[in-house]
Amino acid sequence: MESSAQYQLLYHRLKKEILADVYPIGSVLPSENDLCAAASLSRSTVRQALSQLETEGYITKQKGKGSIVKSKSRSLNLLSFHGFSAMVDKTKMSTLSVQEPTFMPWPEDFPFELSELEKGAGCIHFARVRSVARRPVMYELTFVPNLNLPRFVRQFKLNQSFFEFLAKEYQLEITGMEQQIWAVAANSIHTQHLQVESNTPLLKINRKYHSNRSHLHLYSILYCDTEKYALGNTSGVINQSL
Amino acid sequence: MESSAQYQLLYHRLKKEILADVYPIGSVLPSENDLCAAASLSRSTVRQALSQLETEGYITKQKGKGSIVKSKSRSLNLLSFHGFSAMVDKTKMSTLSVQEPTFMPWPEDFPFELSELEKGAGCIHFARVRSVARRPVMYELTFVPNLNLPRFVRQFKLNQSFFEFLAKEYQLEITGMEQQIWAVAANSIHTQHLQVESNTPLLKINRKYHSNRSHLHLYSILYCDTEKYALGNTSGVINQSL
DNA sequence: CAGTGGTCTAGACCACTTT
DNA sequence: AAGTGGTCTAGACCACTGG
Repeated sequence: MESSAQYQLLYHRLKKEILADVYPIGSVLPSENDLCAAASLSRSTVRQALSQLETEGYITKQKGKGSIVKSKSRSLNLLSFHGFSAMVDKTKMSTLSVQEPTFMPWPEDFPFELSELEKGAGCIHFARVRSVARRPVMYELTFVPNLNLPRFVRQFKLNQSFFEFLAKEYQLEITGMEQQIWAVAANSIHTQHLQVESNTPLLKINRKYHSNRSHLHLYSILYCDTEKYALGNTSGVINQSL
Repeated sequence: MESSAQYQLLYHRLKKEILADVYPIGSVLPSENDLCAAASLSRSTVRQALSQLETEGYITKQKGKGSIVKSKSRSLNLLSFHGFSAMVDKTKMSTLSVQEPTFMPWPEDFPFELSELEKGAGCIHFARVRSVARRPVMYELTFVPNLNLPRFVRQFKLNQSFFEFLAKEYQLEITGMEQQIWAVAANSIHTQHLQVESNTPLLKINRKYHSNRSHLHLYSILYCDTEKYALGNTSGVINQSL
């Protein structure tokens, strides 16, 4: 099933251990020599595994120090909320359920193309409103094909991280994404959920997520009020060595 | 100046040759063994150089075939225009100059923080309107600090690619970017350049580009009419092996 | 100073593609 | 069969960080 290359096995093991807080964020992985000895591998092979973790954003390496855990999820350069001066304090974010997860057929006017497999399976749909400092900023509709995700409807709680839930419950990892972005005028649905005036300019984002299950995609439609908080991201290597 | 590691030297040489069409898009680089022999390097070192070209999106590798040139610029996951069904035909894109490159002090209300070095240097500013199928879709204001970019004002032609000009003329490469995105209502300036009604929702994007000159940044402010063409991008590895 | 990651070598065997 | 990239080993020396 999985690639049986030694560096891939080590990569997956370390990633799992990072996810499971064996190595929490900020901690240092065992040194390359220790990993070599423990796994009976050459240093090149160990470095190949660490290199993959590094390019995917899980760790950073520092000469003389070690490999430091940076993040618990692949850095995908997703847009996220930023204040005008600093990043929004995560403790001030809250989530409101608008539609609990339910089984349904795909909407007639679904904006993404679906495979026959996805069409036949129907979908699980839920919707949330995200707020920052009690001000609603994002209305999010998510659609997941009903394909081998047992207990999803019962177990997923809307106030948790969707991606972390998928990783823990199904070992499902988001590996990539396509998105399209528009500026649109708020209609009656948006005015209600985002508490804005009619015709307020909103950011509309359609997203198709790709995962490590090659035929399983997730879909989201986002509406964002950017009056107080812009959406921002960073891509590429911003801090180069020298 | 440059890193003197052998793999970095080879990486830079190959990148320059790709840029200069020594290896055009679609062509195959010399095999790893040939590169080893030509540069008197071990295969690991050659592979490290190729690996960097690969993760930056210049080449793809295929077992049994070789290293195939994919792109002439680092893939930065920039947002670009997409039609509703297919990518916009590049032959239908045109550029209109609104403001020719000129020296000026930084605007009072410049939305990015500037270093003392940048402040003192003043800036070069130009503005363009991009059209797709003769319909204006983007109004773009660009600001470049006046730091060691000789002949810029005289030589840069607004209808060429800004990034390719910088690479050819100054060996300046864009390595990363930060951006913030809003939905805003069109004001009188936008209605004029983008030929839209007042208060039409527009995408506003502020961008700060980072380059291989560690203290040189470029700045752009974009206003996009997304009524006909959305902005889209792709990030992460969409097509995994298997 | 000992330990870390960064760079590099000279081999080896494998799976895949093309001729 | 010959050539390609994919994986892997067992060394080596270096520059950097810490006590």
